Amino acid sequence: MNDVTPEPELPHAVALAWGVAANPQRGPKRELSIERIVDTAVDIADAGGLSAVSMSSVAAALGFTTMSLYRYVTAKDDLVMLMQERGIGVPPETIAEASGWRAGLSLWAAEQTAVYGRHPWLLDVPIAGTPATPNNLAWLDAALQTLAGTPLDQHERLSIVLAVMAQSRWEGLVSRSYEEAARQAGITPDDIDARGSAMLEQLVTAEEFPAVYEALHAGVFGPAGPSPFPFGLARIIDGVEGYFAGRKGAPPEPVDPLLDRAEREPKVREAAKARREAEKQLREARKRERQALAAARDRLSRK
Amino acid sequence: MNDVTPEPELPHAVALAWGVAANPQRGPKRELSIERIVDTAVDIADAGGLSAVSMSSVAAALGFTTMSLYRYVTAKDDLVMLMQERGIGVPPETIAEASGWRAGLSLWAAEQTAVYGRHPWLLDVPIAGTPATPNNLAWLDAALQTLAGTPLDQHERLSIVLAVMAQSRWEGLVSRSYEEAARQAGITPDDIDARGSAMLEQLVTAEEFPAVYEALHAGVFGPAGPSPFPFGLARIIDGVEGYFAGRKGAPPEPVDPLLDRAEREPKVREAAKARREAEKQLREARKRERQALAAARDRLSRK
DNA sequence: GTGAACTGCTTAAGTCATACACAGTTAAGT
DNA sequence: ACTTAACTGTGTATGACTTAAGCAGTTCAC
Repeated sequence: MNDVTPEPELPHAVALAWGVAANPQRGPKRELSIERIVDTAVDIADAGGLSAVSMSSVAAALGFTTMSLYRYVTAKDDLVMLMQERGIGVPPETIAEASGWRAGLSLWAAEQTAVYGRHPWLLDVPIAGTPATPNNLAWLDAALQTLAGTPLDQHERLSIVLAVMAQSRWEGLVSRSYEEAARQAGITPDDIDARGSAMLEQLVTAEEFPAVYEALHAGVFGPAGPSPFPFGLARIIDGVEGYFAGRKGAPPEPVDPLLDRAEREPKVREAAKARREAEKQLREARKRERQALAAARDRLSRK
Repeated sequence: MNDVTPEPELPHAVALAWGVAANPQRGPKRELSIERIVDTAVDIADAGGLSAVSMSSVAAALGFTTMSLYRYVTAKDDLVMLMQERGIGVPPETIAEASGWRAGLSLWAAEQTAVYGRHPWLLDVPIAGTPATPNNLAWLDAALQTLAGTPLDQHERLSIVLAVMAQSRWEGLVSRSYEEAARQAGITPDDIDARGSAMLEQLVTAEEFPAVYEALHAGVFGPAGPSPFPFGLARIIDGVEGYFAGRKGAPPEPVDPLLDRAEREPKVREAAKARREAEKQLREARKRERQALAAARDRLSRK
């Protein structure tokens, strides 16, 4: 009977995001629109964070009553989801134009971080399952596209994209917390570094946290240091390159049942055994090196 | 005059976490304690998420009035910070005992993710500048420790640790959103995958999102796939290894001038040379293993 | 033209953090 | 021993929040 229902019923916010939500036919002409509501909500969030977005603040900014918004959105969660979709926007085409997957993926990450810089409140929007809205899918598509020419299988590609997402998000989160702290104290982010560093010096002893102590006194937490994030991303990309550079022409065979059997071949088992032996040798060499280094250091310090 | 003030004044919650907050001398005996308050708050969060933690819910669970908690905590933010400190706990010693930095760092990440599995609400605690509480510093220290034997400088080490943090956190976040969605719909996480996959199939066209389309029809978003996270982490670790394997003898410039001189000692140089030789052997063993595996696979497939 | 569907609005219920004033309790200072 | 200042847990109150329910008025389908 109800042929209207398109398919297994999309969540209302998803339907709105795709513009396929049922529009009312009868009744008075609508004075508001979802677009206007989401736009003003985004403006408020840009100015005062996600916590400044309340149904009443949005309604007031539009000159309507709070409850009128519920004629357009079933719950505040819907609004927040639509805000996220609008805030993240469309990925720039420059990503697709980048030469090579390294540059493409780096640019993707940089652009993603830049979005978090423009709309820091995006980081407060709770993650709700698979992203199923157009802009979110466009970002995902852009990221996967950069890996299109590589000999990675689809699972591996998604893994890498998720890893890079993690980095962008984390960078956005940490950067925001710095800027937030600086703004709240009325000082520059550099001063925040200096202050945090001073606080740590007060708390961190060489006995309790030796590694942090060492890093602290190397000035790592101090001001004016280089951003720690690009280095990490570069290592990911290196790791990906090394991964498929190692298997040169070898076709990417993901869930290969043959691989399983191949691993049981005598020659392969022999090679694996040799590799494990080499690993052991390396571990021991490293240990010896550490010991020699520690002994030398000790000797020098006692002089 | 006021010699009591220890230093540039720690935030109240930090002082509480270190147990150095000023204890009141006069007045009636305290019936509650910060420990009991934090413990019950953690229990509530474990059961119902961070949103279930309100000053009144905690107070009610303890059999006290809401406002009594404010005699122990200046604001709810303090309580949440202390909850985070308690929830993250102490890193297990197995991390320090792991053989080699690869294993150590992987284990650190796995343990961190496990903590997020036990206390998912930790992911909702807002990040507030440099972590300055004992347990958080202990985790940071454990991570930096794993890299102690590597030729990375302190900045690079922190970069890597931040990158790995990003991965754990992201894995925790994504996993939680799956489990949450599954619990809310009353089905298994696998069914959530199936449902999400079905929804995407309804929305993703080959024209608009070619890369997502391809991944989707390779079954990447479907149920029963392998976790995408270990692969990404492994690539980071590969990237780190490749990074300092590449700059061979180039001495890392540590803070310690003694270490610098110690590295020039003949015995240490000899050990380093042996270690490099072992690394070379391992690389070759790995290469032979890959070749043997590829050959065996080839033979099997041609049958 | 009638009725169902829809509009935006008002009121109200329930939750939340927390400021403030209160009476009772303890220890320091005299 | 007595005063006083510090501190306890409590009750009340305020302003903010989401959203359910009911309102009179408006528009389209039949």
